[in-house]
Amino acid sequence: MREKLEKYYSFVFEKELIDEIVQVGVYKKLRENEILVDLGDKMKGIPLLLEGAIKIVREDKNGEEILLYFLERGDTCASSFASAISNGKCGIRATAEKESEIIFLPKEKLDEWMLKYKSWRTFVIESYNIRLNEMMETIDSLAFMNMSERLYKYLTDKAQIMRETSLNTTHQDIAYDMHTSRVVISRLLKQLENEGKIKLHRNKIEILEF
Amino acid sequence: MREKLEKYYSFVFEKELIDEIVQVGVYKKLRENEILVDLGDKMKGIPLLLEGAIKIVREDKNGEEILLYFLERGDTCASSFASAISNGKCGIRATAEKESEIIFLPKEKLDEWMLKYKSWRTFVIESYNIRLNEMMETIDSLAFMNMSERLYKYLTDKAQIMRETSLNTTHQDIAYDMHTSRVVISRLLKQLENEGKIKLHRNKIEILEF
DNA sequence: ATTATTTTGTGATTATCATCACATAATTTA
DNA sequence: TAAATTATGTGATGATAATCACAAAATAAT
Repeated sequence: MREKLEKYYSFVFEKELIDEIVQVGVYKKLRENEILVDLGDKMKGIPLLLEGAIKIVREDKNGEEILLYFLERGDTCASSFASAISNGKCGIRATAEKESEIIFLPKEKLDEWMLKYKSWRTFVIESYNIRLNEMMETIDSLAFMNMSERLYKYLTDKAQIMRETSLNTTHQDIAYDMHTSRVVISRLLKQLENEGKIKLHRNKIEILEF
Repeated sequence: MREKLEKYYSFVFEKELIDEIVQVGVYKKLRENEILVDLGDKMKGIPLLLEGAIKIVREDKNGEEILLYFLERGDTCASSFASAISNGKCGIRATAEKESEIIFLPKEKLDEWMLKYKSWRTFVIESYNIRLNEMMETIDSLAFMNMSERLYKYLTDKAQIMRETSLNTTHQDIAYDMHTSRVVISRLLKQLENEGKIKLHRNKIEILEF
């Protein structure tokens, strides 16, 4: 745990803070598709992502979903932070897109560290900042792009987060993330394939052009 | 300035912090439609809203706009905060929807106060939290609602922020905010009027049902 | 090996929204 | 007051995406 923490966070946190994190943080390994945070959960702390990829989705009353963004190593969940600090509920669901490793930080420390470590303050603000920008990108996609453009962005973004050029996924899964129907996705994928940007297989999409 | 600050912020900030704000804050009055922050601006501080209403919009490369959310008294601009702290650029435009009053806080104090005042830390985190939730609501609207529902939500939200039951606006202005065309808005407004939810006048929309 | 299930492909139809073209009404300006 | 400008109303048409219905292919289960 210390090893990976130092690998990804030594340029972010002071040595003393890393020591404290090692002391109070709880290491956890997440299986693929394991739910880390669910709708309405009250957070008792926040997760630091060491390895893997986490999908953050929003769900409305009717159970319809839309992808907000992905987290990768070095990231934390800003929604959890707010929820942990204010004892409020979390309005999102976080699911491991692949096997992932996290460190869970207890909420008691969150404010304490704000006083002690400049690097922690910067990290928290930076995290919020990054998340706000991700949300703006999501809004941009929804407001300004058509389905085909959104789909292509989805594929390339996800490939980058997963650090692979092929995605193991079905058309239906993509449709859920993008809040549309499988038929629509299948047709647009076929179109992207004809344009030479991707290659389709069963349960797998190769991305040829980034 | 101190008077309004105490009126709206005495339950948020400690007395000592309010004293400091009075000392270093710069009071400014904004005319209707005055631009407070523009795309790509680097912020030298953050605004605290004392009175009025500020519209925050996102703009893409082609100059197309979409409304993100409104700020009202007691709010601050989280995007500015991040921009000020990290010396980065601001990805939004903030415009006064009506005559407004703000206090501009210099960025040098932002981190200093994090150390000194618990209430400031809470305020900053809370502000980010509120903004994240607003963005999620915007995403919900875009992803899950049709134009008519979005329009009605726009009208009632804006009326609440403006603290009035009538909005002085044109169909074209609404179309800009919602990133659609005037024709679409006109038709949907007429429909809402037929449903008895609003009453249309030239340059004015009365909201009959909230 | 046969059956069942999952995944993908595709035509047809409909609904929503975007866009064009132009009319009418209200208000301002000259 | 006449002309220009701004705001709104409305029919027609097209594009995009949603939905239904069903076929075919690949894989998993019995």
